[in-house]
Amino acid sequence: MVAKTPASPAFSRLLTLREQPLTYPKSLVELAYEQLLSMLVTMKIAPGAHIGIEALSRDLQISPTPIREALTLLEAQKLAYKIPNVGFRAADLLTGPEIDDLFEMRLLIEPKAAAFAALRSSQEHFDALTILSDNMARVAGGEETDYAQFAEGDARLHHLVAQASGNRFVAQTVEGLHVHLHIFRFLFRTNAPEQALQEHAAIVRALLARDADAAEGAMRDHLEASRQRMARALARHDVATPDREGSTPRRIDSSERCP
Amino acid sequence: MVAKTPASPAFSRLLTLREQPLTYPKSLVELAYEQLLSMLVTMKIAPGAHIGIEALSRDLQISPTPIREALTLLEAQKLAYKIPNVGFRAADLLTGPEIDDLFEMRLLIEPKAAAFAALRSSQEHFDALTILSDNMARVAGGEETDYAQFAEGDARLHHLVAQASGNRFVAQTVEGLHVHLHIFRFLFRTNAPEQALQEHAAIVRALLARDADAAEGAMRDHLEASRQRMARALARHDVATPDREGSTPRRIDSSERCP
DNA sequence: TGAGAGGGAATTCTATAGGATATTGGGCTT
DNA sequence: AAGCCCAATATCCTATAGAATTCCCTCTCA
Repeated sequence: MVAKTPASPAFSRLLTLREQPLTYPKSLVELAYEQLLSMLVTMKIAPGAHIGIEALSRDLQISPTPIREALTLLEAQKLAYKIPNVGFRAADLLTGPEIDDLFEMRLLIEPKAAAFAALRSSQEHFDALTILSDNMARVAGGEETDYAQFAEGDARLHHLVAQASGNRFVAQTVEGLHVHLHIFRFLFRTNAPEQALQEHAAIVRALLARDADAAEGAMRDHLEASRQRMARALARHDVATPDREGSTPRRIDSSERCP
Repeated sequence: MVAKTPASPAFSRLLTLREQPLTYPKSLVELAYEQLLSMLVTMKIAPGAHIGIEALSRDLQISPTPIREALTLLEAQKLAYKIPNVGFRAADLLTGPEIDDLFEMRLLIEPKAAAFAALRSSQEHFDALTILSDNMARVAGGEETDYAQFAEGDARLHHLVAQASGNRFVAQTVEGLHVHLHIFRFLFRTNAPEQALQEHAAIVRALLARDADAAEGAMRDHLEASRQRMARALARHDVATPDREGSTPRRIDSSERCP
């Protein structure tokens, strides 16, 4: 192998003396994980595409071992899957029915989570919730709405509510489910900020009033509205790029490589 | 290193020519994972205990790399957690309130999953369900009930119902939740087989009749009964081994090693 | 006598190399 | 001409070794 760049050895020494002594120099696994996740969410790696380890190793300047571990982590989140002795592939794009299942699942959990949160949440969670809600309103109020930022805020809000429920398993699951939506949000710039914003406000209002029923209802309404928006976006997309498979959104098979 | 045993190099050659050509020779990661999981469930590794990689490497005759990967997988399931540059530890034993949260979560999902299954399940899943149910009845009918086997059957039944719901996310989550109960079931030989068996039968009956409401109710009853049995067992355990922390089951801190 | 700093051992983390496996292209047979 | 078999290449999987970090014990000093 040629000496491309000194790469990594002994570079962590530099990271140790940066602004935050409490923030650990992220392990290479974490770095690789973040990069990978970002690539997956922004579709720099296409769904279903083969993820070559050594190619990534070159691109990220990280040896294969940490990359392997990061991919294992992603596999556990169902964002990638592994075929033994063949390699890793990015998870397939969710089909229409699967999106529906996802919302069905969310409807089972999140409304009740909101109800629990209304009853049991700590003040800290409420504070974080109001701050986040205000920030999102400000972002959406601006002329040029940053969709990515809004999507991130939406994810954080739902996760916060789940955390506020005080049930660790609920929070865990909600977080896990949300990741899958990221990819779709990148594809379809849906989730009309104004509407979603109002729905969010209704949820937060009910929570702060500690009205469990109202919170449950508001969350349910939000999810169902969101589901319909997603369904409409999917339908539009199908019309825009019709495929011979019928109405299910195309499976990007793509034997193409990542970079 | 001394030549303890030839260990792994070139042993896979032998495995290739065994009975099932379709069954791949399990990768070392899978082997390590299974061993680890077994050790955790049977508490050969105590909750909270430090898991030394190189110690395991010696015991399992597997090099550290695959073990690392298996531990990463377990970490994703929340059965272990990692402290960077320090190592992996087995997850702490669930506290009383956490057990309650777990059942709360299951009650959100599984009854509806049963209802969905009643409406949408394939015949294959129903067949598997009836077979499993019969087998469990036979096992429990025997004089010496094998608790471990019964617990395994219970887990499989719940997972099957979740799968039969046709919602991949539901199935995924239910499976993930069940793992945590395994450890408890090993501790407290609860889940009175006779009662649980009747409750299971009620669920299966409702499913086969494709009666969604009945299935939902039967599952809810089963879970609530199970929750109460678990609570009683926990209370007994607290009385038996009282600790100064109050009524929450003791956290086994244990800096002890695994083997 | 107790507290804090320094050094050493143990362990984790990353990199690299070798062996094993699947895939692709060419040649041969039917 | 089509299908099958075989070899070469690329990739993955595992093992081993070196670098970095943490923990613990000891020594020193107030």
